[in-house]
Amino acid sequence: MLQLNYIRENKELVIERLAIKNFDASIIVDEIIELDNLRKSTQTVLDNTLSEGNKLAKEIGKLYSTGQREKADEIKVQTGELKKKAKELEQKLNDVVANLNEKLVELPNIPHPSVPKGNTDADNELIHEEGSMPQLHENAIPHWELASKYSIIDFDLGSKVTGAGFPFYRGKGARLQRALINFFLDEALEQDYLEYQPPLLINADSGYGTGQLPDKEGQMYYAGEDDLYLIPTAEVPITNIYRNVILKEKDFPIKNVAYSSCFRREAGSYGKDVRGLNRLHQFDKVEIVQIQHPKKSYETLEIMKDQISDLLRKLELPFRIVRLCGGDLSFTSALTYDFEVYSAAQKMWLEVSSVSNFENFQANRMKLRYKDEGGKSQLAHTLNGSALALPRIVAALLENNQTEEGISIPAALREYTKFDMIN
RNA sequence: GGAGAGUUGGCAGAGUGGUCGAAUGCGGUGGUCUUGAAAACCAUUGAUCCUUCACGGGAUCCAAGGGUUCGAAUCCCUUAUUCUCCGCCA
Repeated sequence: MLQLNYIRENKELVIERLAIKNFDASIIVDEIIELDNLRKSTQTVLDNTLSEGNKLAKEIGKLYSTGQREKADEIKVQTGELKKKAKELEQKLNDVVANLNEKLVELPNIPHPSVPKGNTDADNELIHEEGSMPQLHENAIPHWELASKYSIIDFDLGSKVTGAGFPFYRGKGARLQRALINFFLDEALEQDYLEYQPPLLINADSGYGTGQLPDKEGQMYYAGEDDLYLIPTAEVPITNIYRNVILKEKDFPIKNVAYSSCFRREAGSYGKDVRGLNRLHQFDKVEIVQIQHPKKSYETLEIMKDQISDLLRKLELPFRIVRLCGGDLSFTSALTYDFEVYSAAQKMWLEVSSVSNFENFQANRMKLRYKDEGGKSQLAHTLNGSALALPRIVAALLENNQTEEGISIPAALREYTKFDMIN
């Protein structure tokens, strides 16, 4: 969330910038500042009341130890009243703080100056495109047909056992998954990331820390009996490692990578673009997360962008990079690059990765800080990106590499798959 | 799942109702000494919030939340979590 002081000092700017995200903050910002004023004044009165009570309590202690019982009892009457008053003030303060917090978590992150205006993905800014479009043979078919032709992914079986969007991968399909995961992890290790295997369920505090709660509550699977959420991305557990942590400047950059299954309810997204692997409830992803010094986070974002580009290059997939417009930018992000791979049989671009700088938005929620040179606590910056998400990569690989003889595996992957063709 | 014992500052660890934000050790930082380093010695060393131009003053925090009390790290309740034993189990 945004820092209170920042909102106070840059009220007009906040309103103006959030408008790029199509968020009208004009009313809520005033409410927030007003609540904060109330919070301050209430705390001042409460502190003074408690201070007085503390003084009297000490006096009573002294009087008891010197045997002046009666005098002590007189003072007790006063402390009783102070106590009552303090309790009321405390209640009020709690209410105000809760109210304030409720409003604060509703404010999205402020977009970076480079973020273009716009409402939908049509307004995203194309910043890079590379790779040659595959020329498919006449009988080329989309990946869901290839999947059943070669018996490598079974969507119907998934529906039987679980439900739509939970496919089985089988034979070379399963081995291709495993190969991609290992390939992505190894590539990240080459770049000095530390590998983690995170829990797949998280508590509500973690959900708030990275911003899935309360914004995306309905998009996560929820295990009610234990009050836990299935992770929509490894970003959540991996970033929350640093919740309530104070780092040292020399700790930067922190570079973590994790493979995990991801679970998304995708409530409300029906109709087109959900066939086959295009949109699943459970999918696999390798995620890279960095914690960085505020001054270096945008430099780091570019590096992460290059790393992801390199993966797609090695997989020989034609791809393009877009800078998300305000309307397409997520609640928590300040700047996001989306990577899209061309899926030749579907004749469309599929999003395979998002890499984002959250600046201190998540860090503020998580209280993720570092000590600066002057010994003061400052909020760190968090970044993450998919490197990469499997299903659409698999879709593109199957479609783009199909031949009359079968589907050929790109050279970089063969040492992982240990086969060259799916046939 | 059952029984018992824990949870204190970066770490280890004392503290069982007032003088405790908390002994001591280690670690960190600064300094003395040294050609330099180590050792030794000296000093310093938590977070958040309110208030103040500033110096400073104040409040809160001993797993989390609630309670008892004039006063709680210390007593009571709830929850989380760790360890040991038993049970179950991949």
